[in-house]
Amino acid sequence: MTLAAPSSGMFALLHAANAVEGFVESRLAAVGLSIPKLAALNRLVEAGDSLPLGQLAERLACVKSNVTQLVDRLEADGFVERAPDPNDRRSRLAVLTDRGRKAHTEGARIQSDAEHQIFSALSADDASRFAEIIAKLNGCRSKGH
Amino acid sequence: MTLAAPSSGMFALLHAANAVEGFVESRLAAVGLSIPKLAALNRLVEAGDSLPLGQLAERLACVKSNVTQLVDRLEADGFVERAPDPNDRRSRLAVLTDRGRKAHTEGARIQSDAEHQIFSALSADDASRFAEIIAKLNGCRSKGH
DNA sequence: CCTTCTTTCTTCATATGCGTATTATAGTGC
DNA sequence: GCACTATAATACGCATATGAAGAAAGAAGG
Repeated sequence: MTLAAPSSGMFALLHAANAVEGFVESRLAAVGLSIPKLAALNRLVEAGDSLPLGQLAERLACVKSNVTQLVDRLEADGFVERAPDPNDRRSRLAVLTDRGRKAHTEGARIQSDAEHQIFSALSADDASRFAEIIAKLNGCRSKGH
Repeated sequence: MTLAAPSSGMFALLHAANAVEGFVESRLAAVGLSIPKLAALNRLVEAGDSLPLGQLAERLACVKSNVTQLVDRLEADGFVERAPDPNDRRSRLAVLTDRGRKAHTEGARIQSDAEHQIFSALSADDASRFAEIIAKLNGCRSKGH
C-alpha cells in the first residue's frame, strides 16, 4: 500500500487505513506489540488462553503459514508457548503465557485509547454512517481464492 | 493487517481496506501489475516518464530502500529501466519503457473499472460522506518518525 | 587540495502477508 | 493391518513494508 494518490476512493481508503494502522502501531510498540500480534493475543484470550494453530489462523482470517511465523515471533517475545494438543498429535496449541496475558491487557488499553483519539474526529452521526459505508464496501469479496 | 475482529472502527476500516486492495490486486494481476507497481508507474507517467529514485520514493510516500526493491521488480518485469542521471552521478533515474507505458494504460483502466464496481455499492450521498470522513481520519499522523 | 557534512542509492535484517510443497499423523475402506 | 486420502504444522520462495548502516558523489570551508 502507501499510495499517496488523491482523486481516487480506493487510494483515499488505503491511505487512511495506512495512517490509522501506523498511528496505532506506533503506540503499541511501547509494550512490544504490533497489530497482528495483538490480534493473535485477542483471539487467544477470547478462546480461553489456548488454540490450535489452525484455529488461530482461521479466526485471524489468514493462512496457516502466516500463523506459524507469527507464533514464532510471539514465542520469541515470550507471549505464547507451543504445547502439544492432547486430542490430536498432528496439532500444536498456542498457549498464552503470563507475560502474554499482561501484554494483551496493556495492548487492548492502548488500542482502545488510540482508537478513541482517532475517531473522536468524527461526530456520532459520522461514526454510524462510517460503519454503514464500511460494511457496504466489505461486500467486495471474490479475491480469486 | 487482516484482523477480522468486529466491534472496532479500526478493525472494520483495516478489513475494508484489505478487501478493496485484494479485489483490485486480483484484477491487476492479469496484466502483471500489483497496486504498488501501478502506483509507481502512475508517478512516472505523471512526471513525464522518468524520475530519480529518491523523488519516486517521496511521491509514493515510502522509504527509499522500498523503492530500490520495487524498481528492481519493475525492471525485472521490463516496465522500467535504470538510467544514469545526467545532472547528478549519485542519482539514478527510473525510466518508463514502452511495455511499462502499456502496462500503465491497462492497469489504470482496470483500476478504474474495479473502483467503479466497488463504489457503485454507495449512493452519491454515501460517496461524498465517505470522502469527508476519510479525510478527517487522515489527520491522525504522528507516526513517531 | 583536503576534510567534513550531506545526499543518493544500495544492502541487510526484520515484520508481515501470500501460496505451494513436505512431513507427520489421523481416519477410512478393504 | 494396509493402502488412500485428508488434515496440521512447517519450510521455502516471493512481494511488500520498515529502518540502520555503508559506499559513492556532491558541496562547503579552510
